[in-house]
Amino acid sequence: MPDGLAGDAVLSSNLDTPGMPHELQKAYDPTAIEDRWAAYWVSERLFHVDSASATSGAKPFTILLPPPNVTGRLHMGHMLNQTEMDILTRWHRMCGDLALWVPGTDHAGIATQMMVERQLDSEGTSRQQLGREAFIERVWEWRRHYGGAILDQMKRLGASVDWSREYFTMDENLSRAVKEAFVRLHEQGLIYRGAYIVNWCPRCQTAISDLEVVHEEQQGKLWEIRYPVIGEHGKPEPGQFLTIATTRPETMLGDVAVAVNPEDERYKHLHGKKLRLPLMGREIPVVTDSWVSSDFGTGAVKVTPAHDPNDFAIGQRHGLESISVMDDTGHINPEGGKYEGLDRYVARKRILEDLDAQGLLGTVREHTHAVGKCDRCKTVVEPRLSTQWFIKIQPLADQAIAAVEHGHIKFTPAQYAKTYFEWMRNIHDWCISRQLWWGHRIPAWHCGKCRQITVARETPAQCAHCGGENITQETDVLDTWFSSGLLPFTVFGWPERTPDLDTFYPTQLLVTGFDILFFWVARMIMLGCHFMLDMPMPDGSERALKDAVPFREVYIHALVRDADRQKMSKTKGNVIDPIETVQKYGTDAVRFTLASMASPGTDIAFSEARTEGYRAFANKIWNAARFIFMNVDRAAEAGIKVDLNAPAPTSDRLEARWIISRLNSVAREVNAMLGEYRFDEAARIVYQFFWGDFCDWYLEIVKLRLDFSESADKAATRAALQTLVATFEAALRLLSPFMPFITEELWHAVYDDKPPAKSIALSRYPQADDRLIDSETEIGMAQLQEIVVTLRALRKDLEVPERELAHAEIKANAWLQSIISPDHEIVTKLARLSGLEFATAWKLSPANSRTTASFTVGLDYEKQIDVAAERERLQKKLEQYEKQLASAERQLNNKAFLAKAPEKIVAGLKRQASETALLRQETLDALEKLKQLA
RNA sequence: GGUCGCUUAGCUCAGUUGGUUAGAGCGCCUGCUUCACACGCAGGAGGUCGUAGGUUCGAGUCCUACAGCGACCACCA
Repeated sequence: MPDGLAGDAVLSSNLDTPGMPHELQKAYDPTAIEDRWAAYWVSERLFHVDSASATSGAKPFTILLPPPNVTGRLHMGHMLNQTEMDILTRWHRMCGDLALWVPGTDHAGIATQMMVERQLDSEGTSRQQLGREAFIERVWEWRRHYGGAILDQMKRLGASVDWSREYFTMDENLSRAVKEAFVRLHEQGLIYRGAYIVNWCPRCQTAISDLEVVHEEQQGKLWEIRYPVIGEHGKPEPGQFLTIATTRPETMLGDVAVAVNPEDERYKHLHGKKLRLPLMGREIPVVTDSWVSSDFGTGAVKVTPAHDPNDFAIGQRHGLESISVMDDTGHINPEGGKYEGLDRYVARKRILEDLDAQGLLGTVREHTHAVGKCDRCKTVVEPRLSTQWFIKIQPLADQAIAAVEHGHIKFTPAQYAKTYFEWMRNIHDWCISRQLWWGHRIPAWHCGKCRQITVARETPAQCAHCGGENITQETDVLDTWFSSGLLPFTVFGWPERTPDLDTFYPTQLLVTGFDILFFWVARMIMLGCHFMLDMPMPDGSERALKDAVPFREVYIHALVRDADRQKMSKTKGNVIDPIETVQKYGTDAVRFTLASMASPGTDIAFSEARTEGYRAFANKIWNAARFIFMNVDRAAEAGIKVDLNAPAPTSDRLEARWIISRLNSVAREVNAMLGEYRFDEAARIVYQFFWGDFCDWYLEIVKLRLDFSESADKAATRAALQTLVATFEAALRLLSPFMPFITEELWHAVYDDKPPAKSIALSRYPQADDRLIDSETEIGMAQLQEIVVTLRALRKDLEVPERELAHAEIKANAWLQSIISPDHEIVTKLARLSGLEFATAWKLSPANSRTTASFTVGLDYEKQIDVAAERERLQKKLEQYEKQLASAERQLNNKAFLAKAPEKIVAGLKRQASETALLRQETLDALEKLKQLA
């Protein structure tokens, strides 16, 4: 018996209990069942696994939930992500793997701090008034109240995660691991602290990393400013200027030089000269630097090392001073002289006015350029000299590149590996310090005496350098992505070597959107490879890079857009709330929508019309169940019981052999597609199987066999019913990863609420048994279907009333006849015939007949047919056949084609040509007869 | 500025290494209260695969150019 049909337990013997659990409501109502099962899965801890279970030999399938921000609300992107992960996790679990899906939330430094600050603001207070400690306590309080929202939503969606492992990135154990990681990197010389140009958000008042800056094209201005040249005697030479161009004139307050390209002929006479910085009055040198391009602006660039990364580099090369002219809030500081206290944009305006007044303002040009904004609050970022902590990224990046290059990590779709390499190869050191309060505080202590820094795992009693006891902890916290980058191993107990770590690391798969490819995925790869390389393997041997990676595969999914392909955003007001949609259509329908649209590489335009269709699908499943249960109950009354544990019902019936063959073919395809993350294909295949094969054909045919009358062959009825129930049960398992709720409900009902396992999720996924895939039966059935469809079409053309039965004749080859004969009642029933006769000579008129490549069928029905319309139809057919024939013959007469094309193609084309020729002849004959008729 | 992707039926999308007559869902048209389902059943219409070249016996599929759309990366003031 194939797994596809294997029931692990007896179908309950209580089926004669009059219909109790089998009594399903007429229409499927997801709200009536989903909450119940969602709660059941959680309370029964069905998806809990531990490392001890690994000894059973099951292969671990570990997957880490990309932790949503603790402040987050579930959106469609989450739901897509979670649906994909859940399908895969459920599938692996049902395939017998040790499937572990670990959930958690991210403390999300800036986002959470902003949220609580807003709250404080509405209460008329602020974090500064509260003080650091009280503020942090307040954030924790916020988290206790609201932090679980997104995971509660996730529970409602039925995600089969191990809730006993739920983590929060600020948990004690994870915080300890973060500290450990920081200290180790520091010991290894991979963390340094220093004053460099960083991206500063004046609103958040913290440094942010390059990645947190989003560039936006903006229409701005390029101002030219004339800097007076100082002559021999220390005085400006009248009429002598060096004109620079800038987009940020306010930074001129901090200028320390003007740079020109050494090759630039226009300025060679100024090399070594000094300039008078307007408004500030100090003398600044003209320096030469090959970085300056002569063809941009005026070819002369003001040098402000404290406010621009390029200028900073120039400053370093030329030993220039750096003058910071702005404070943390983007206001001019005392270095800005009379502009002190002004907001940067107010200062800009004032400065331009003053320059203009002095006649030093040159041409002003429109200039489109990319402006960096804070990813979080969209404030224009100020590049600014600031003392921060950095990770020396190159050594980590090298290893992370190697891991992907050597195939230790596989990307799906593969093109994302390119994007990854592109970024990794152009990476800059990572600024990991943030001037926030909410986050992992950097484990470094400043000495009040010698000013040196002590980095330590525990609060040190004294300075490691001078022994001074007046030490205070660094106030900065770490970038949130630093801690989340460690998660693949810290959630399993790192830095300890735990059984969990031995069992579940590396995780198998990461499922995520490309938007956090660099933020998170790349960082996990770098940090995972770096830290886990030092962790011995479970058997104690040394770990190689291939086993140090945080995951073996990365599946990058699409972005969910609205039905008009617009990005969903709060400001556009086009955000589709998954929970609302779920309440409207049911979780299963929404999940199925997402899965069926999740084809790799393209964004998903989420459309409710589609979800409506999948709710109809769920309703279809529901009603198939009602039909089956109704018959099981009728059978019980007739003393017929089905036993899912009995050997496979061997039936000679065409439809039985066919549906079992189809089930196995489909199981094979679905398993293959899920293995390739083709959720769309997998969903399409099960949908088509259930609706198309199972309901439209098999159920209709099986109705013929469900004869419960006294005179009936009980064994045959029993066999038919058994195949029906067993196939349905297997189909439920096949569908279960996609639609966990409805399949759970119906699966329990199939077993009369005495199922062999606590959940369908713990049953086995159907696996194909090749011996049961019978292609001859499948082809035969396809032929039979074609006969039925042709007859139905004919009925329609002849306008046979729906209720009326018609007599049919058929002409077919011996093989097809042998297929149909024993089961011709199938045709009779489905095509609503009073009888089907195998004809030797064809007597029916062409208007009453249809010919295909393998058979001719006709209806013995009198109707005044429209000869003209019929002739037109045949004429159209004829044209089509002739075109096809011509094309086929052209190819078959082509010597090059015959010589080069594979035999299979040539043979196929020959067969097609002869079939088409036959059809053409039949059509010609029919037209001829029609002429006589007229 | 660099990189990558997309363009197939009215709409949303499939189409595996080039191979015989390009598919699905929704929508549309026609008929049907057929005792599981009108969230249904049955039948049907609808596509010169963005444009122009090229490679090939053969191109929706590979190459080039162009057009349109989109995304990501970026320290030219």
